[in-house]
Amino acid sequence: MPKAKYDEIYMDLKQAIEKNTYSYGSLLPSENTLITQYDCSRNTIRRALAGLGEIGYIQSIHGKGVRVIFQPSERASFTVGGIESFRETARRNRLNVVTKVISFSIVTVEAQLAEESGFPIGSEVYDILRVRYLDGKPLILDRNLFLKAFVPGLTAEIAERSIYDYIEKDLGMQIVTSKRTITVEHASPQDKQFLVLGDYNCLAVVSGQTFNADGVMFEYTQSRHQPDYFSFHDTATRKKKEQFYEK
Amino acid sequence: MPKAKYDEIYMDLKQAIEKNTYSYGSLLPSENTLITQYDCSRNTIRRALAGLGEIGYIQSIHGKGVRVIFQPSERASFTVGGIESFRETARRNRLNVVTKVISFSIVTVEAQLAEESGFPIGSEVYDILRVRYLDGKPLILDRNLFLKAFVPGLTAEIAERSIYDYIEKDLGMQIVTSKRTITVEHASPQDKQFLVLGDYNCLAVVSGQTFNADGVMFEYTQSRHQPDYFSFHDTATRKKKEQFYEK
DNA sequence: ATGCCATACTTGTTTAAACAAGTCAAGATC
DNA sequence: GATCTTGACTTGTTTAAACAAGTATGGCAT
Repeated sequence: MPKAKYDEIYMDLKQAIEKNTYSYGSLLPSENTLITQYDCSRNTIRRALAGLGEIGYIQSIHGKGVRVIFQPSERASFTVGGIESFRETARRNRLNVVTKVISFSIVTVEAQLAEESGFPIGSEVYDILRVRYLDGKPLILDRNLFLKAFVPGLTAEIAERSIYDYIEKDLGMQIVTSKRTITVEHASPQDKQFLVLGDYNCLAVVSGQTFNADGVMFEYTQSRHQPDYFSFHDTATRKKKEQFYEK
Repeated sequence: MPKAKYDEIYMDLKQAIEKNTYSYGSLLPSENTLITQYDCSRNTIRRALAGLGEIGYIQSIHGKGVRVIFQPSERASFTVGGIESFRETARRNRLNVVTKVISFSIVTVEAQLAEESGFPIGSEVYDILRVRYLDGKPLILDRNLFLKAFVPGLTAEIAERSIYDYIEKDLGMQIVTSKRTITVEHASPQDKQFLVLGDYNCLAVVSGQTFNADGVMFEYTQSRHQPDYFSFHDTATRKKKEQFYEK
């Protein structure tokens, strides 16, 4: 799968860290050692290491070495982090998953929706409402808006399976960047109608935009999660500070 | 503040994008153009661009150019994203902030706490419980555990101001990496005692570990947020997929 | 023993060059 | 007109080299 050399090294080191070959708190072999080990240039090693730093596996210490800061987590299993589809997450956790389409329509984006979604006014979009069941329990209420021009031929049947499979495999479009916002909101009547919330009166809401390989935003999604099955992970470095716009 | 050349270019381009000099959907000048513009090598430009990609400002398209995908957000104001202290966030939003220390003690980490926090068993830690007020409203209940050996001389008085200021300015320790998990939990009796939750019966919980420049985890924090004032932002690229351990 | 310092490590930054590979439009060919 | 080719762009990957700067460890002088 990985074709770039730095990606192979990245994957290899990542596995080694996960398998505890390089354990938490210890230092990786020095860059020079890795250069001879992988027979490559220093830049290539450093690129692989940069990737591991981004996902919170390592942290380099100037003049000293590169420390492993990855700890295998026991809970951290069900996650909406990364760009991972619901199906992928479910499969990873060996869960039975069913998706039911509540409504499927085509709408034209007006001012308010444009503000909320980031789509330009007047765009034609598919508007899809779905409920996701895990092991029979309705846990997630999804509203997806897809730019019609970019996802032609989308049907309710496809939406019952995996829209992402359709987009990536059938349409050959690649998903690259995804921006998300997490909030906690009161449960709406619609939430209560379609989800089993138990005694929660609120839920976790993940709103996000998805961009394809051309840098075009073609999807806006709002996922409303039953709290028990929601967990989101993130790793930040000082670098990322102030990544959001200050008015 | 930025000393590295790639960081200057990064900051400069970032500002230009925020100021709409390069607008959403358009292409940046090509790498070669930027090279002459900034009088530097291609590597340096690419490093700056990589940084902008990480924070979701741009997305490069092979053979074509680099597209701007940053959209100024109107809401996205109060945020716990990035490594940003509560005070920084409050200042950014021009809010009045007060912190009240509920309890301040020193404990030895036993098995269960070790599991939860990631501290080794037997460590001595400060255990601090605080309530954060925004404009007079008690909105966040914070529990901080600090490795005593790394934050010597911490007092309740310091905790009422800013612990991070103390750590960074007085102790000269630099905070580098931070890992967080977001969940939604039922409000505990303690939550109800110290926070004003209105008719919410649950809250947003951010649990996180913080690492210093030596790659040592010296803090574990759990922040329990009143839902109205909680919003978390994230940008993911396909690269980051599977960043979490699969058992 | 204590402190200083040279030195041999480590990672951090920057430049330069070469080639691969994707995109696009103009021009040649059918 | 439709299609193919070419060439001039673009970004993607990799190597090489040099110097800066932080860390640790030894030995030397005090």
